[in-house]
Amino acid sequence: MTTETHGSLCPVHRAIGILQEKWVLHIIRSLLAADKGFNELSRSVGGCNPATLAQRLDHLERLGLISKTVTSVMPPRSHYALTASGRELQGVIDEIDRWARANLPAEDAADLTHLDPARV
Amino acid sequence: MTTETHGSLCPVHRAIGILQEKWVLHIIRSLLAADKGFNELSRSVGGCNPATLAQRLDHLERLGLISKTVTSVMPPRSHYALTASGRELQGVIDEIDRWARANLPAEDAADLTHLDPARV
DNA sequence: ATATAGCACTTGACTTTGTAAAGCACTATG
DNA sequence: CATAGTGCTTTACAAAGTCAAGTGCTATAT
Repeated sequence: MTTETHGSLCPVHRAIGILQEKWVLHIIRSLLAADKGFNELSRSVGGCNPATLAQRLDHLERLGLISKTVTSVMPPRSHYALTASGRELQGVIDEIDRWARANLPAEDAADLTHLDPARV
Repeated sequence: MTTETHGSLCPVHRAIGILQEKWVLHIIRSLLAADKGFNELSRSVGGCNPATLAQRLDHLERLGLISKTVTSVMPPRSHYALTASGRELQGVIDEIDRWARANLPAEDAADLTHLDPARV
């Protein structure tokens, strides 16, 4: 098999590569709701540490999905927003939302992977 | 700590938690196209090593998204297929596909993160 | 006036996750 | 009877993510 069917030549494959990175979908979802500053976004996303968040934001900016604006350098103030491309991910989030409501109704013992042992 | 707004009580948040695991979307996409055996799936997904794949399949099975059937134990033969829940992710994949075609047209130097050095 | 909290991050040590390579038990094919 | 294929598992290692702390500065509270 010479010509590989799943390489980075396939847009879907590349998209999955982008969206599957940890925290990315959470970040997009949060910014779809409203633009935010770094710490505000961090709180909204919940659980992502600043190092990872910074890295992810940088990556997403380089991909053209979000835009960063520095409003003030010394009382530091940044502003993160989705670009047009980023905003188009609304459809993806909506579909995940739809699927989730239809298939993950209650917070049962469905997923056992990251449950707090104290609750099991 | 009061009532957290983004915990596992939110279905979307949980869904993202599931789908963002490395290789999961690739696996789903591959199985949406057709049921497969372990190695065939491995090849189709492309790049996921057996240890991770096995772990992911186990997890997805436990979540009720895929079903595993062992056809023969000793000339080993397994069969992986999506469940009804899993198949409903078609919509999510379709949306990613739509987004990708509209926003990641050519395979430019847009994403530099995981490019095969040999191709750059 | 001074202490405290907040912003946007960075740094370094550590843990978790993922990967590569090899191997196992076995069959079917050349 | 050697080779390739099935479905994995094991071990050792690399990469990714996390925790805790810190930096430099301001704005508000005390």
